Amino acid sequence: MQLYNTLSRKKEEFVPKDGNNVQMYVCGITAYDLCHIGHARSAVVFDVLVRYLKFKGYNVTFIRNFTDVDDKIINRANQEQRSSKEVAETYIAAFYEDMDRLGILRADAEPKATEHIHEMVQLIEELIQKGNAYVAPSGDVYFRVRSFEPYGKLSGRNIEEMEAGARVAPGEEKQDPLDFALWKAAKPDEPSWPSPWGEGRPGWHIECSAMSERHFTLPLDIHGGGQDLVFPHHENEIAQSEAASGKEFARYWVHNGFVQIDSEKMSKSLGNFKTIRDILESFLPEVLRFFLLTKQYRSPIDFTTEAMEEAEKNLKRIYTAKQQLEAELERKKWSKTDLPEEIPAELTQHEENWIEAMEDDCNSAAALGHVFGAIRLANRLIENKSWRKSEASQKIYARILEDLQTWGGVLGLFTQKSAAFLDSLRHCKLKRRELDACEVDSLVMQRHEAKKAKDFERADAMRDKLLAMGVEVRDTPTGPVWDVL
RNA sequence: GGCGGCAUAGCCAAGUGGUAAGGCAGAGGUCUGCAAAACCUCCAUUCUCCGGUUCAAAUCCGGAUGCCGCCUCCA
Repeated sequence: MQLYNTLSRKKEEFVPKDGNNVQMYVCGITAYDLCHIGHARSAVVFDVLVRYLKFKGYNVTFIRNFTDVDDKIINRANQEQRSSKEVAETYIAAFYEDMDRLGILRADAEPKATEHIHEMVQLIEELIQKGNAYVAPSGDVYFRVRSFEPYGKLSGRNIEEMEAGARVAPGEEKQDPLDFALWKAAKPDEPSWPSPWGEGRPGWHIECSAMSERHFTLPLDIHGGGQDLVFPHHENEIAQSEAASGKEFARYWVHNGFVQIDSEKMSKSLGNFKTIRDILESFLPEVLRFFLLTKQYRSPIDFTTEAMEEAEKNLKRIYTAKQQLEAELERKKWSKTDLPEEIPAELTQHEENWIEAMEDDCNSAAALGHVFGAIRLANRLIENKSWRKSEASQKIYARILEDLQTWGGVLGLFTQKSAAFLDSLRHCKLKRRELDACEVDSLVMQRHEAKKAKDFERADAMRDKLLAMGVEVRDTPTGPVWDVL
């Protein structure tokens, strides 16, 4: 498959270093707050990449770390009068809860920074020995950026340009403004660990270098994260790992684009921060997941209520069709009517297109377009009186359901029982409109009675009333059904 | 200031050299007591603008305009 590599700035054919085995590392969260929709996108994007690589038959080992020691965690701990460890544990638990709801598969290893201090210290020592790092009088250790000649290769910067904007913050003892901290000397009331340079804690960047080397043999096949991590985080990881090991750090660098809220950057200062939980108050998790996959992963995606409602409609359409297909397959008697040859051929085309889309840099947006092709085909067969019951259609129905399972297995969608999904969707929408299901049922039945009595005027009036409430009634051979708009 | 990205119908969104996927909304039709759902048909001679390369460009090159991100912690 083709994967866009930030390092080369182009799509490249993905070929693992070691035959069928893929080593993939994605930067996880700093556990100091609830996850927001940006975390959700990153998680979903890389979850789909992992699932697709597995679908292709690769033996994927996927690692996603937790940063559980950091300035932000310490600040939060001070605010809340708790220990850093408690804060980190709280938000790691919240992370799992949110990610589970979104159907994110657990990584094969989920290392925490505090569990790998030893490896970090070793790596820092190695860098000092090789002259790539130095110990400042305070006990801070810094990476000497100018000692790593290719510095800037990932983010497309050069050292001279960066020098102009770089500053040394008060309290830092850098030899060069570009240098960054590998180890921070302990301050009072901060978590710290012993080291050859005194008590202290690791810098942020060294974690990922140390943990990926601990679990993998360099180079990694894929290293991922949000676009904002390209500089300085990933640039620094490269510097640390390549300076220390002399080996290439990662072969394919994959970065997901940002989520914007109403066309604006999401930030605490703008007050437009949306946590996953905020969103799941009003929408089903699968709807959020679907929404996040409606745009190519590298482009920014704009979160709006309208876009979420659209995703909801789309997903409902797929589940409704799935339910109808399942219902058709319950049929006992099938006719011998032939289908036109182009019907199975059309399905084959959708199947091929789906693969082609995913092969092209994991293009879930295009892939979803092809899912709708199959859905429309299904609806068309069911709609046609003579095709509907034919044995040839039966085969197509089963094949489309299988396709949905395959596609959904990769995208992490369409895997619920259709009735269960449609039911929870209805409840979700009732909640949004603050309606009561029993009350609606009662009104719907009253209308049904009026209709049976051929009192169409009253029945229509009741339907209008329901519609005004946001409830749509539909008459079927088995009685009325209703849904919330 | 430096680096990078984006600009496709009313809206969302695929498409990186061969003549514009898909979804939503909208119009007409089939169905229906009337509706709805579903299905069918229609809905961008054109891809921000101006030049250039090419037999051929939304796609490549140059320029303009607009929007956005990164350069400080950030998915």
